[in-house]
Amino acid sequence: MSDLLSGLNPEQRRAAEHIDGPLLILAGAGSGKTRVLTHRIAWMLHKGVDPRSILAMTFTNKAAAEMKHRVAQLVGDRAKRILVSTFHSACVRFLRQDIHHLGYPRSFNIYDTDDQTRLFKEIARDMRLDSKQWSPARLRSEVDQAKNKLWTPDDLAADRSRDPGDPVASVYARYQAALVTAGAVDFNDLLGLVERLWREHPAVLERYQRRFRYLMVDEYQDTNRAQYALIRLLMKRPPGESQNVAVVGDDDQSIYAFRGADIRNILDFKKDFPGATVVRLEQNYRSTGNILAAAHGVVQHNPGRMDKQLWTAAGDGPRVRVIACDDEGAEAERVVGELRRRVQQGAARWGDFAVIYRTNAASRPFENVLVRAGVPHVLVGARKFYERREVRDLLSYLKLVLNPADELAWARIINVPRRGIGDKTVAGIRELGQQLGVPPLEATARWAAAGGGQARKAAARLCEQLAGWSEDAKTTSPGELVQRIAEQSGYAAALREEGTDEARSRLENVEALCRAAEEPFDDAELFDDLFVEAAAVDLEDPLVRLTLFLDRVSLAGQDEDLPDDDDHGKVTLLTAHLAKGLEFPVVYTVGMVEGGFPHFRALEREEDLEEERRLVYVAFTRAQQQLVVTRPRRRLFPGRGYESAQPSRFLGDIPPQVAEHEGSAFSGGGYGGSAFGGGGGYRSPHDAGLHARRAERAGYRPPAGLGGGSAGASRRTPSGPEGRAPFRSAAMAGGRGPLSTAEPDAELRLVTPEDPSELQPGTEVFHPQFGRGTIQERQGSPANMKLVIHFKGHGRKKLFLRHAHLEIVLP
DNA sequence: CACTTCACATTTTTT
DNA sequence: ATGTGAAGTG
Repeated sequence: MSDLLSGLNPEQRRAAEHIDGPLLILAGAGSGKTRVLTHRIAWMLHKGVDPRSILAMTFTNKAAAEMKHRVAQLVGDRAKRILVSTFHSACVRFLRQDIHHLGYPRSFNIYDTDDQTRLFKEIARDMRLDSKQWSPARLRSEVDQAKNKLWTPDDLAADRSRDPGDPVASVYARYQAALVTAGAVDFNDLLGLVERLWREHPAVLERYQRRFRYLMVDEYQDTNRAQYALIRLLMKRPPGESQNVAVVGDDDQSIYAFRGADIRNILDFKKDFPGATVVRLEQNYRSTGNILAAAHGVVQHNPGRMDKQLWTAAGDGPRVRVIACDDEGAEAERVVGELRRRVQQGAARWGDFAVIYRTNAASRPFENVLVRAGVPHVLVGARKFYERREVRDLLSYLKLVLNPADELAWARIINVPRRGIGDKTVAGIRELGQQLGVPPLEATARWAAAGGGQARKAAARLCEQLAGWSEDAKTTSPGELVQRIAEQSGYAAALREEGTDEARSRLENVEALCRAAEEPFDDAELFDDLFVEAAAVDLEDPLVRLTLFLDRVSLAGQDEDLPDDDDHGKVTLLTAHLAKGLEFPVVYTVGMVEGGFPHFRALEREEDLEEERRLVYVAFTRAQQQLVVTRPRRRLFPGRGYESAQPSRFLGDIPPQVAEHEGSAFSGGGYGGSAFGGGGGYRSPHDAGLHARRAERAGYRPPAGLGGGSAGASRRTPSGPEGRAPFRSAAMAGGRGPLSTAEPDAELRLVTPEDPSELQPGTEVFHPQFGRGTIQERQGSPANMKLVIHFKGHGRKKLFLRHAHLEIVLP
């Protein structure tokens, strides 16, 4: 029993032992937070707490899975009875149980960001809004921000800080009405509707309060007001009864304000839950001292912190290296070169390294170099399986089967695959539906029945099929149903007919989707148990399985991307946001320039800069043994050429005694590398843009060769008259021999294709991403040529000549 | 009226 | 690079 807590330090132990009453655990980076949480749960069970009365909320699916796993290691099967879940998944379950109290069908569909955007687009079109000023993305963002605060359209309309003519409130109202009509909820509704449910139906709330006596919230600094409200409601207790809520967080790692996280939640915890115990975990078990000093140096400038100072028993470790490179390409070459050297020396394995950047776009140069060098790597969170078009198409079929009122799902598949029902017809049917006051699917059926044209016949068939699938769904397993829909709808056939490499890969994804749909729900016991009307839920019921599958898919994030074989032996590339919670022996934080990190959108408001600082803190503290920070002296802006780049202000916050500089890290600005006038030091991107536009009008194009020999190879201007490098030996980049480890002794000489006729089947070419390949087929006119190329290790690809930066390989 | 081809803009971070 | 919007074709 006492060995449950014996491995904890005194502070950790104090946190784990505290069961009754509010508890705030301020857990610095790497301070053993998960360990404390899991041991605390184990301790609670040991003390006789019923596992079913524990609710643990996390933000990501991955964190939830991790916690479940680690609790199970400690307490075995009893862990299955604890509800460990993300806020959003938990709310879906609550709503599937109780949403009918709010007038929604229990078969509601969940709209993700993409669905939302489509809906806003429709609304903006209906309202004739200026699409420049009110882009769908902007509308979505504004409405989301309101929902994060639990604002209704009326609240938004009453907001006096908005301009008088501002349409957002009425857009919000229409949007919400459309959701209700479609029987759909968006991500924020998942939280907001549970809040409303609990607030308006005390009897329902009481049921949940009775069930969940102990609440734990991870990453509390990232909660928004809606989540905060849920916590308050669930933990509301009569005076004298203890509120058993334990929250864990680190105000220095609050990096989600942009999606509504409210740092006040953690700062005010002691006020909100009187009598709260506060425990600080300040001993860091992850990083060496110099790394912590660098991270602290940056974040300590933020006012209003709950001043924590991490310490480590691990010693100082090597100094933090700060490296300046010529440009982004050189930065990537430099970093990858180091990795290769260290791996070749046997000093490290690929999996030891992470490259962390501010924006996804910043990954590109690194990816290029890694691919060319044949280094195994993972790009985290790049493209998500469930966001692929074919997957979304088929999911829309499923959604429509479950909920025929879903008009977005309808709009998505009404003419996919092609049925000869074009935009005009679709608009007509939608109109008809509105006149009749029926959902578009119903309108389609009526329209189809009213005549005998080609399109009407196809539509009639689709309606019949959908009705059939709805029947099938009651008896057929989800995977089989997907399969059946793909076949019978003609979706699969259309892809097969296309015959391209892309279509084949889409077909594979369809198959993968079928398999994913077939996977059993791993949480069966809990599920049964959570639902109050447990008798009504049969996990063998195909309809239930289908619903659960769609829920899982709808809430799947980056971490639920399809199984990676083993990412363990690979270099990891990811954003600072995605890096939170992870750790790596060696971390390269790259692109540390003003406008990059801090991001230029965050330069104006003080609170945004504070968040950038926390983001740096998060990035730095991922490193266990060594931290390397790099920056380009100049940056390439698309269409603008190079601009000199000032070192990030955060570099100056790293205490000098823990850092060592290479490439004269602080001489930046003096480089004079700007393509336009140079020497002017840092200019705001806005100014730079003006310069560039003026220059363009004057017929000026930035010289293509600015990147210099090694770095420019994969990114030089494609094929403008000035951009054409007649000859180039990319393989000798950096003078360290061929970059491609796949073909160690291949002496490549590369030539950009001067003339499309040079590209004949059999010709060997080089592609910056896929490496070497052989042309198999030419398609299309010379002006718009498509090439089918077989790449080693990547298979057949169909590429547009003008987009693929191809080079011819000379023997 | 549907579909293809060409041009254009566009990327901060994400449950 | 990808997706949406305009013009042209069948």
